[in-house]
This record gives sequence, structure tokens and C-alpha cells, in this order.
Amino acid sequence: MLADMERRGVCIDFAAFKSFLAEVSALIELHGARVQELAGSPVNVRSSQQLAEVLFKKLGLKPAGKTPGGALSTGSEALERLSGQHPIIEEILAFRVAEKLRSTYLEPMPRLADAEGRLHTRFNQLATATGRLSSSGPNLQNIPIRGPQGARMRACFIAAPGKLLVGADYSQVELRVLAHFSRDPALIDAFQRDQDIHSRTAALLFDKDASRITPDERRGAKTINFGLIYGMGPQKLARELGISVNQAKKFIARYFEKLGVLKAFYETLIEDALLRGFVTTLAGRRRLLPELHSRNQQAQAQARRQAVNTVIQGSAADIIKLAMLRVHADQRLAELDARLILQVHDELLLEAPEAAANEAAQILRRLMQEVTTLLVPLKVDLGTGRTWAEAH
DNA sequence: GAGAGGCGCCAC
DNA sequence: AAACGTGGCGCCTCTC
Ligand SMILES: Nc1nc2c(ncn2[C@H]2C[C@H](O)[C@@H](COP(=O)(O)OP(=O)(O)OP(=O)(O)O)O2)c(=O)[nH]1
Ligand SMILES: [Mn+2]
Ligand SMILES: [Mn+2]
Repeated sequence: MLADMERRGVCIDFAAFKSFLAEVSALIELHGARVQELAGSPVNVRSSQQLAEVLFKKLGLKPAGKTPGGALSTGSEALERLSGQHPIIEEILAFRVAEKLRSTYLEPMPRLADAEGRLHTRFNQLATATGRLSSSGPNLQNIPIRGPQGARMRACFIAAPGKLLVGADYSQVELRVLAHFSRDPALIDAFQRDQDIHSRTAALLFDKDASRITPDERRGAKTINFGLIYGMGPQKLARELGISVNQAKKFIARYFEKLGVLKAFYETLIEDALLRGFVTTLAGRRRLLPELHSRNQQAQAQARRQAVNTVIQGSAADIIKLAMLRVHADQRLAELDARLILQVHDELLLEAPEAAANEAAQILRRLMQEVTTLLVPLKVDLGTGRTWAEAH
């Protein structure tokens, strides 16, 4: 099945890639030149070492953090803290955004397409610790989606002439899996009422009605929700939310206030993992976590977070893999000539003849939702269109 | 020129 | 950068 998906590939819009690349290249020129001017001496903006030299020695800015290797960080989160202190910061950040698009997506991908204009990834089955697939050569699981540039990037991936893309993505999938495993009444209740926890968190964070939340705001809420359930600390939360560390501590306390059963589940899961030396997913996949017994507190804490994450992320991976087998085996989808082309962790993308797309979408949704029965419903969001931007 | 490690950053 | 986790890839730097 995965080999079929790899062989089939996905169609790309060369003209869209080309015009996007032209605009992005102009931005790289512009911001690159401004960085040179503001630095006062030639500097390779692509070199974090040279950049640190300019920012923290020449210009005397105060470093906002260090890298794991001990160097002064020039990562975007560290630079944003210096925003406003010197105009070069904004220019570096703008350069980086454009350069990322050029170097990772816009230049390489059109060159990798075959004679029919299709791009073929590899779906790796043994590359992750949790049971997820990975994608490489090129990676089609990390195509930009955020902001206007994200939408434009996704619109570069299209259906073949006469066909449509059908996208299906599990709603809040790891929160639902967590509700199932933990049996926490507050979580179970939320999903039995078909609530959108990401939107709810976004509404709280941005202080607006849940119905008026933008996709990017909702993505921000995901980071908070998954961050918190997988053990994010108050310092990072404070930074994410732009609040004080004390406020962040209170936020975390309030977040888990009504999730006592969830907390107890974490305890049981860790106890069990300590005893056995591994954790187990829904389908029985195991991950060994020897660091749970480490004398190094940091390594042990990391292993605890990994234990929790692996059960949930790995079970979500089990679920979609099973669904993919059902999709592949479905007679009606085969008759319709609706074919799986991509998997993006909890999303499936099919290519189907225009006239068949609607029926294919309904079948796909049903297969995904009903692939297994949890204590909460599995919900699938659908999209259909000429481009991946519309199908997501 | 190849390969490794570090950094940085895209996605889920 | 930080007590979220899971990935892959481009560029730089250093080594051989
Ligand atoms: N630990 C962690 N996991 C994440 C993060 N982003 C996504 N994931 C995992 C958990 C998600 O349920 C799963 C699928 O990602 P999606 O973007 O589809 O989000 P989700 O399904 O939760 O919401 P949605 O589809 O928008 O209703 O990937 C993250 O920032 N941290
Ligand atoms: Mn989803
Ligand atoms: Mn998704």
C-alpha cells in the first residue's frame, strides 16, 4: 500500500512554484541587502556563527538564550525578544522566512518531479520511536500551511486534470485518544458533546468568541493544549502566551484543575512503565524507555514525558494505519478510481475523478471514523478541491 | 568531495 | 532557551 502511494505521487503546479519562487527570491535579495547595510560589514546571514558575532559583539545586543551546544542563540524565538532594540532583527527574521521557503520547498521540489509533473515521497515505516510514519526524499509531511504563504504553498499541490483531491483529517485526534486512555470524565464529556477544545482554548487565549477564531490562532491553541498535556513547563508557557511565569503557573494549575483523573492516569502509566521498562500502544506496539531509571533527573523527566506521549501519539498512529488498510482494501473506492496518495500523521489525501470525489469523501470519512471504537467518537473533517489548500 | 555535528525551522 | 512530544532537511563549519 505504501509502495503504491509512493509510486503514484502527487501532482504539482509548476507555474505556481515558479511565480512564488520569483517573489520569494526578491524578498531574500531585499532583506539580505538590508542586513548587510545594518551590520556595517559583510556577513553571511545563513551562518548563525557570523550572525551571533554581529549581533552580540559588534552591535552589543544582549543574548536572549543559548543553544544546546553553548553558543549564543540566533533562533527566531531568541531574536524576537530583541525585536525593537535594533532594526536588523526584523530584517533577519524576514530573510529567514523567505530563505526557508526557497531552500527547502520552492527550489528543490520542482526539480524532483517526474515527467508527468508528479512528486514521489518515501513513506518510512521504521523511522520513528512511536510508530508514526515518516516521509523523506522529499518530506511531504511538513509542507508549510500557516499564514498566507502557507495557503499559497499548499495550493502548489494539485489534482491531475479531471481529478480532485479529497482530504480527511481526524479532529483533535490525540486529545480524543487521551480521553479514551485516561477515562477522564471532563475529557470524555467534552467529546460526547462534540466540543472543539482547541477552539475553546483559542477563545480563552485570544479573548474572543470561539466561532471567530482564525486557523492560525487555533494552531496556537494546539501548541498550548498539546504542550500542557505532554508536560510543558511554566517558563515556556509564559513565553508562548506572553505572560509572567507566575501567571503561567496559575494557568497550568487551572488547566488541570478539572482533570484529576487525567493526572491519575499519568501516574499509573509511569508506574507501569517503570515496572515493565516499556510502554504499549493501542495495537500493542512497545517502546523501551530505559532512561526512566536514570539517575540523571533531567533524563528521567524527559523519559516520563516520552512515556505519556508515546502511548497517545503511537495509538493515534495505530488508528490511522489501520484505517489506511481499510481504505486500500475498499472495493467501492477502487471502482471509483479513488487512490490514496499522501498520509500526514492523522490526515489522508486521496486523488479521485471529479465525478467520484464526493462519494469517495463520504466513504473515506466513514472508514476512518469507524476503524475502531473508543470511549469517545472519532470525528473526521473533510475537504475537497483542485488543490491541497482547498482539500485540507 | 564526502560525512558528521550543530543550528535552525517546517509540519503533525 | 524553557519540564511538550514525533519527525526531515538545508546550510554552515570542521575534518579528512
Ligand atoms: N506534542 C505535540 N503534538 C502535536 C503538535 N501538533 C500536532 N500534534 C499531534 C497531536 C495532534 O492531535 C496530531 C494531529 O495534528 P493536527 O494538526 O491534525 O491537530 P488535531 O488533530 O489535534 O486538531 P484538528 O485536526 O485541527 O481538529 O498531531 C504539537 O505541537 N505538539
Ligand atoms: Mn487532526
Ligand atoms: Mn492533521
